[in-house]
Amino acid sequence: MEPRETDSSQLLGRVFIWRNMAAKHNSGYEESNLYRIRHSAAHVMAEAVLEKFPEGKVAIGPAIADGFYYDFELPRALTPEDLEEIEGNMRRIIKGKHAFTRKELSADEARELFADQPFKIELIDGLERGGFDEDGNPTDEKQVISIYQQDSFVDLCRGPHVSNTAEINPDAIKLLNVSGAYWRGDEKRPMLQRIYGTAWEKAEDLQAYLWKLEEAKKRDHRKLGKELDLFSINDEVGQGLILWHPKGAKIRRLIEDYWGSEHEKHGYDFVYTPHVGKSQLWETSGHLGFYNENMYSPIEIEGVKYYIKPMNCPFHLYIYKSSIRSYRDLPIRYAEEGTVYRYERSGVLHGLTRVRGFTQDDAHHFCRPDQMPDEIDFVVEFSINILKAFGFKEFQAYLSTRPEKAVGDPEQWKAAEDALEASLKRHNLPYEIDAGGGAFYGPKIDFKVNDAIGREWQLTTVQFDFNEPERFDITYIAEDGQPKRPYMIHRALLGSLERFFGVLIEHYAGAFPAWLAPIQAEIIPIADRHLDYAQKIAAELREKGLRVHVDSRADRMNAKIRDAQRAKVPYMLIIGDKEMEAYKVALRKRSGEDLGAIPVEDFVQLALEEVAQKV
RNA sequence: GCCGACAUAGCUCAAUUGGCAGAGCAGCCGCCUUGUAAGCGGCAGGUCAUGGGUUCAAGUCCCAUUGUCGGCUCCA
Repeated sequence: MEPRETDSSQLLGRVFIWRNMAAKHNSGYEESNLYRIRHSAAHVMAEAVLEKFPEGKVAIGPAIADGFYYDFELPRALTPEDLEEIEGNMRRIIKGKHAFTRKELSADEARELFADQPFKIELIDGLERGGFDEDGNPTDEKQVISIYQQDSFVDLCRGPHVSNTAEINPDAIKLLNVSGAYWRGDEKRPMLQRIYGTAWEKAEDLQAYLWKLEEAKKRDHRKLGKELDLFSINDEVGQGLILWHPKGAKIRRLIEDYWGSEHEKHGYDFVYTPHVGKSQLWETSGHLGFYNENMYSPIEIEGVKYYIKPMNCPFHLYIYKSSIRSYRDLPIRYAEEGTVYRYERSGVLHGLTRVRGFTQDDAHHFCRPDQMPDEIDFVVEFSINILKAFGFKEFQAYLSTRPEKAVGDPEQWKAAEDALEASLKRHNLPYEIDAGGGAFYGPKIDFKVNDAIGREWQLTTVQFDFNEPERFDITYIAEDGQPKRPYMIHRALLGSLERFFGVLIEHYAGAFPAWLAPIQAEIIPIADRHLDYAQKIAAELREKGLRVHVDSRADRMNAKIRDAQRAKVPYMLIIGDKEMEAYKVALRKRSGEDLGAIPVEDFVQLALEEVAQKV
């Protein structure tokens, strides 16, 4: 799949995208004034960079979600001080009130103009051949070669731009960081320096955006994971391998319990499969052919090679194949929290969201062709309902259709794509179609959820598979007594427990709702003489199914409140003489709300209610 | 993997032009017995990521390795 231009805009992580990105596709971002401002700011930045490095080579500089970037080849690596200087010079250029002027010219004229800019020459050659725009993205339209000039800077550019640099607010721009980026995204091509910046119409918008970046930093699951003692990653263990600490593991178990009971209720059968399988298995599945570079090297025992599984499907296929299936048996839904290992390049690893060992909440559906639309509908609805329980309210769907190279009958593809799309429509989900973006073996829907501060995260994936049923030759006996090929759907709903946990930490900023909180109530005795009573209350609350802890340290009440507050425990129960006498607890919520002394049974009722409501 | 930055106590961070490795929090031991976000005192805690090198002297300078972070590419 061609990378979306906007996928490269991530400043704070790899798997989420800001809401604006979706807006870009949906609501004419490219026609907006803001887009022009950002694209123009990129040109102004390039001017400022060339001022400082006249021998520098410029590559491309588009507007992206929330900002812009420009790629350069420069004689040395840029420092943060350079960025400040460049940013200052941008303001000077902006204040010079230079007009942006457009001119069309022939390829030869353009080549002459950009004679000392090899990247531009390559783009011009591409434009002349057609099929690509000046950012190297495929296009159907025949390209006109145009240039834009402001002040001393001329760039090969399709536009559009603002008419004058004065339309860029000098108080609403900021350069954010510099990083490496391959020319045309190809690792075999030169590594360029990319400067990311952001630009807005008003200074307040910039401030709001910077605040959002700060907020995202505060919610970073790697930071919170350490502070709240949820998980760790250790060099000695290995990169991308997660150690779940007791509190993180508790949350995981709660997620798994909920996940399991919902699957139980909705017609899934649970299966367990091994962590390794013989090389023959992976040859049959095609993974050794298509996926080899992502697999861990094989282990050889008694002359037989075993691979650690990167996916669970082949095992589920053999469970299906273990007996003859009737059309009456279908649909069959096998679910497993299957732990897989994939070799990911060291540079891509990221906290919990990109790891080398992870547990997919995997399932495979086998159904008759006529059941397929219902099966899709079911999966879509089931997924959305489960995600909603975790506080996600907004979803985006991405439907990826048949690529050029694909296995399976085009008619089947069409039917599957139509079923996927129809289901999205029925459920009123906003979606985009990524034409040709499907895997070679089938079309898919990915769901992205919007978290509490509006970032998009990819979790759910529902994929059709026209390949493996064929490769493993699975069948069911149809009404006419003849074997037929079932349809197969892969789906991971939370994605992986690791990634989901990471997203959940950021979504809730570590303040898990009562039903997920590892400790729901911290009991805080004021003085030692209240300890026995505190233990008694704790036992009673545990009896009722609440997760409580008694802070029996010799510290002062204030210190205990502070610690419980920082641990983001939902309820603090303060116990002193008054409470002891009346069999009460003084309830403080982590919001800071002080509900005063209430009878123990009242607290139990309140807490159990909130747990049940998953708020 | 690639480009760049970084790596000091369990955590967050100091350490001047190369000159005896420090603080707060957490931990442990005491005292205090406490009413809604840190009570007081003491003790202990370090192969300055690892391995080389330069130097009378290296946390500090140089080289390599490992890891982390920001991106690129890829993805659950």
